[in-house]
Amino acid sequence: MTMDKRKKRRLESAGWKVGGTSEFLGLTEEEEAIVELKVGLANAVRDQRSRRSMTQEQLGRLLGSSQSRVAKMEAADPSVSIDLMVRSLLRMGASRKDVASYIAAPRSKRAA
Amino acid sequence: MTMDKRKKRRLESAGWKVGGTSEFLGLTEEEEAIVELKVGLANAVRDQRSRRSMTQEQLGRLLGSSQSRVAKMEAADPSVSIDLMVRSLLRMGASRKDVASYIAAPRSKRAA
DNA sequence: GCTTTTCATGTCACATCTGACATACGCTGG
DNA sequence: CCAGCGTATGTCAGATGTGACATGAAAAGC
Repeated sequence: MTMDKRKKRRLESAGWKVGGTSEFLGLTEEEEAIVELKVGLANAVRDQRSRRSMTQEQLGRLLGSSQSRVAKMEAADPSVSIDLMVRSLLRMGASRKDVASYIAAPRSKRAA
Repeated sequence: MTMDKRKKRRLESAGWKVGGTSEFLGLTEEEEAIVELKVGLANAVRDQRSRRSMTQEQLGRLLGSSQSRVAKMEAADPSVSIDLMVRSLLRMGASRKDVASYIAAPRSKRAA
C-alpha cells in the first residue's frame, strides 16, 4: 500500500487519467507485472533459504538484516524493494543470470 | 557511493571481516554483480528510449519524473534503484521476460 | 498439553531514493 | 560566434525503504 499516491500521480501526470482507484480489478498492467516479478524473487529467496536449510533469523543475520525483514521479503511485502531481494539472492550465491531466471519464471522451477 | 557504510556493516556483521576499504580492487563479488546488473538495465533504458526516439525529457515526463533522473538511470548512477529502472522499462512496454533478459545480458543484444 | 522454535505482522527512528531545480557541457545549424 | 537543444552532474526537501524491536500465531518436538 505504500506507493498508491505516487502511482496515481505518475499515471495522471503522464496523461493516463486513472478512473477511481482501480483499473478493472485493482492493478494496472504495469503494476501487475511488478507484483509478479517480485513474487518470483520472493519465491526464489524462500527456495534458496530452505535449500540451505536456514531459518529466517539466520538468513537475516547473513544479510545484515533481521528475521522480520526476511519474512517480508518472502511475502513479497510492498515495503520491500526489488533491490533488497536481488542483493539477498546474490549474497546467497546466486548469479546475475540466476536472478534473471527467477524474474522470468512465473513460479520457480520445482527442481531440486 | 551511497551505501559503502552499510555494506561494510553488513559484511562485518555476517562475520566476513573486510580488510581496509576494498576487497582487492574496490568491489566485492556481490557488488560487482549488482553493478553489472544495473548497467544492463541502464543500457536497456537508453536503448528503448532511442528506439522510440524520445528525449530524456520526454521519457521523464512519461515516467512522472525528470530529465535529470533519466540521465542518472542511463548512467547507472548509484543513486538510482533497480526498482526505478524496472518500473521505467515496464512503463515503456517491456514485459517481465524482457526485463529478465536485460538483466542476464552483459551488453544488450544489438538486435533491431 | 505446553515449551520451543520458527514464521508473520505492526510500528518507528533513521537511512536511502526521488523529483525537481539549477547549471554546465557538447553539439548543430545559422 | 552564439542560440537552442539534448544530455550530464550537483544539490536538497520530501517520499519511501530499512533494520530493529515487540508481539502473536503456527508447527515441531517432547
